[in-house]
Amino acid sequence: MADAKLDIKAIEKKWQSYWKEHHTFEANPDQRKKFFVTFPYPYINAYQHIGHLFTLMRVEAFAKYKRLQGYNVLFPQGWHATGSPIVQAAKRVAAREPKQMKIMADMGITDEAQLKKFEEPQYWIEFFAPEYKKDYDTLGMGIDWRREFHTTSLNPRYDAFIRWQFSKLREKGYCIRGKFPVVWDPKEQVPVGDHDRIEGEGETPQEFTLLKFKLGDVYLMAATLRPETMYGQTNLWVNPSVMYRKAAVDSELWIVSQECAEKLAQQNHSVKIVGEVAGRELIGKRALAPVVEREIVILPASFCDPKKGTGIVTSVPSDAPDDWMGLVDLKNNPAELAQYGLHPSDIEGIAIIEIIDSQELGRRAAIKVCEDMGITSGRERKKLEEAKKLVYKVGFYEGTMLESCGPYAGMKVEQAKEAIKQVLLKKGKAALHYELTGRVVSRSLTECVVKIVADQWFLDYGNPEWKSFAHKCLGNLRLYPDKARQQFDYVIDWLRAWACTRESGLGTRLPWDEQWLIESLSDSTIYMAFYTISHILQSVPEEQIDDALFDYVFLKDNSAKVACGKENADAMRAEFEYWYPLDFRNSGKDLIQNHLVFFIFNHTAVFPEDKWPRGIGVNGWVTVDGQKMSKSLGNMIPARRVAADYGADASRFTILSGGEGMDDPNWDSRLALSVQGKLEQMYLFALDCNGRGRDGELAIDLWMRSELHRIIRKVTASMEETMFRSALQGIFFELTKAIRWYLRRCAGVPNKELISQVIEAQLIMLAPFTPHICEETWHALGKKGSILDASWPAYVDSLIEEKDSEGFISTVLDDIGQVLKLTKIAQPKKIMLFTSPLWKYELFGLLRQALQESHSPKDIIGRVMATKLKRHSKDAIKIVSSFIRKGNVPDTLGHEKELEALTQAKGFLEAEFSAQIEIARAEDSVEEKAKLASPGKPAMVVA
RNA sequence: GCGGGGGUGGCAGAGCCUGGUCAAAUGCGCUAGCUUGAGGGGCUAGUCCCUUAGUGGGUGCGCGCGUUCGAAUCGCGUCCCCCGCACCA
Repeated sequence: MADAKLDIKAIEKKWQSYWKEHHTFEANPDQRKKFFVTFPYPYINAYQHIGHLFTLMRVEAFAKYKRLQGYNVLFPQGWHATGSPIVQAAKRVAAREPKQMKIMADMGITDEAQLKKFEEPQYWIEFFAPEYKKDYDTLGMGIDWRREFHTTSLNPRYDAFIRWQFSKLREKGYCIRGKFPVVWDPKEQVPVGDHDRIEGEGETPQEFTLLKFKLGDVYLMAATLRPETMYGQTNLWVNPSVMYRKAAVDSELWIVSQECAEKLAQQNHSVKIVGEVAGRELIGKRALAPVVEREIVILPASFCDPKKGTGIVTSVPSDAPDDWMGLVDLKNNPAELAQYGLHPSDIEGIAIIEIIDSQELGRRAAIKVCEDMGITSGRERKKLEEAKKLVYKVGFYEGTMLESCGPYAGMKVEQAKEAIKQVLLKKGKAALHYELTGRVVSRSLTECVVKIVADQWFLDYGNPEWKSFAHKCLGNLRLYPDKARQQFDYVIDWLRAWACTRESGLGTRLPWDEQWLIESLSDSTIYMAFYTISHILQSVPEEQIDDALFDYVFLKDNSAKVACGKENADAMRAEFEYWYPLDFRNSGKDLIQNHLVFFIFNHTAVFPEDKWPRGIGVNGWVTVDGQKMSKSLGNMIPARRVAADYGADASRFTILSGGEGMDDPNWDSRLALSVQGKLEQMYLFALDCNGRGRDGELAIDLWMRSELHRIIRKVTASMEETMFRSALQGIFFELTKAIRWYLRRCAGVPNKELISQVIEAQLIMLAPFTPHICEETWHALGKKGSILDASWPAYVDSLIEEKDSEGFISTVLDDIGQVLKLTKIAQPKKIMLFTSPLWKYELFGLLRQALQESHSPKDIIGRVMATKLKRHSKDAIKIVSSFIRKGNVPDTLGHEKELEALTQAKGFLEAEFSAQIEIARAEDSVEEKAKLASPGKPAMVVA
């Protein structure tokens, strides 16, 4: 075999140019069935890393597979620039902020002149889009670049498309206006996302209900997360050492903590401090509880935190462990009570009010849990936290409101909460207030607050009608893997109105309210449709692109007056009608909860049902050599490095064999290293073996053909499910193994036609994975045209043998080897093989059947003894008992076939061991060992 | 906390739905022999423990309990890991 080293880099380049010159991946509508795939356009604010490639490669491999199956495949690609990261980064570059400078330096951008350019957001797009494109090309991605585009108003054509989309959404009533609590940086005056925080990732606004307790001419405001427990209130808690504020809030006088007053001001209230009230002065007074209209006493509690809520808490001892312990503590502390002129009897006199039946926790869940957990004082904070969680969990999800709760009696707590809250608000007896679940500090080092944005635009994903369309769409599309379906359904149900506009960043302005920019997840939901026309649209003057044009093209609205000329418009409509709907879109599983579900929702809103998406794939997060990829570990692998270090084909191979389904795929650099050699080996083998061999047909040829078809069948099924790892397993490893065995069995002289078929099939099936080396081999074999235009191999079920006769020969081969090893016979002269005595085949058959009906030893042995096998009872019982224990009997070829197989393999075995082989039936031999033979396991004597 | 997905041999990863043929595919790594040969090459064999003329036995698929003649596979409980939980791309 020639040991010519292949120049991988040159081969890759060669075929990449070939594809480009031949416009291989430029897809146009024609008579064929089509397949349209997309990979979500990446956000281009940095070089991409290997993680992108895993998601991308699934699209790419699927595209090439479908192409080989005869589909007209469209795989376009665009770039995302919407939102604030690029703008922010540009600003930081302009400020030469050290941290940002480090990021730039890590990307190899240090040149002052170039940095200057990066101060301009647009330059990021100009710079990174081509870089991404280069990476994709270097890896041999089959993308139709004519349709490339980027987002935001920096691309007026896309901008027009998004404006059209939003006009449609608004027409349908899905784009609505409302208020919205956001995490807000009061210094920078911007909303602060998770990634813009120094502290407090994951903290979110939490909704408190502020209950208004009338006390003279003012309202004492108590904050609660559980308005449904209102009927169980027995007292109020204030912190005696806190100086509360009397504030004019809107048109009322409220008593709240100083901190609360400040927050209220941020949340659309007019707040004016008009006085102070010391906590201790309030104690002992009575205030009128809203709606229940009952006067309750105000008691001291140190756990009232002025930073949380209003600093005043309403007490529900039946269902709040803190409150219960607060009462217990007070009772045990007459001295403290005395300070406020109270007596322990005042506390004793407080009657617990049962309001919720918490199933196993009873009607006084808080008290029961405190007792169960042995909590004796309010100081046991940790235990109390736990108790609180437990009480809430059981009470909220399993509890029912009791008769004490008036109109809510019998209602599920889950429902009562919302109902009671609404009534309180409607009657003006409560207000809503938002507070962060924890401290959040923005990058500008400012502590963040909750702000209510008033004129916010939303996409109304909570709309039940819209939800039902989304469910319908989901129900009719294919998911790869289907496991993800539950998650999708869940998200569709759970999604509420989504704030779809922003005040700053890059993007498209809302057509009817231009102060707002459409945010990045909302301008990327139906853009796949834009790919179908983008290359044509490029030649249409901007001013001729309007809603009418899109109505004409996408909605077949013939009454729409198109400005750009009918010919162009019709061409675009034809493209859209041909390519849409989208057949496969793949992304990381993290995008299920937003992007992918938005994608479904928006399609159902804008397009008719026959244009709704047909397939969605999701995959996991990449690990590198088993470790999670992260900046801190320093194991982020830039996309471009893999192609450079390992070669495009080896990288693609490694990526797709890294994992499948929703599991996290792994990048195994050792595998990447070893793949290149294997691919070269395959190339050399193909050249060496193609057309080599004999004409006549041997038994082993049937086996090889069977294996080939079996593997094609398996691989095809895997490819259909985007199970690329399994497919690769079959195409590369299993088939290669079969070929090796085949060549070994036929002494290196295969059937000419068959071996060529095998080589060709393997090459074609491998082409979606490693297209460069496959093209190279394809052409070296003298084939014409791109391998990507070849046909995916077909399989014929009838050619696939059910029983693997070669498994038997390979067992025999192994066994002989074992015996030789154990006996330390290096070079045997003669090897005698004996097929099993016939009665054992009979016994096996009988046993197999008997075991299907019974597992009772007595029964089975009885059955055996009832036949003429009784003659062999001594040996038979041994065999029978061993198989009863194992539970089943191996399915063997049968005596005739075994003997035939051995006879046919005689020459092979002789060659393998350079020894004389004799084959006989056990019955015909006097050798003691011959008797040991059993079905599937011939006995042997070596000498 | 809520929803989803997982925990298999040195590593990666099949198997689990449809219980037995599973000491558990395949690959990587490692070991040995062969290619008559030096450095990402190929082929063959081995790679849980003990034992052995190809065998037999033990341990074993996060942990515990259970169902069953029989469980990596089914049920219950428990621990752990990953993803998402929103205005962030």
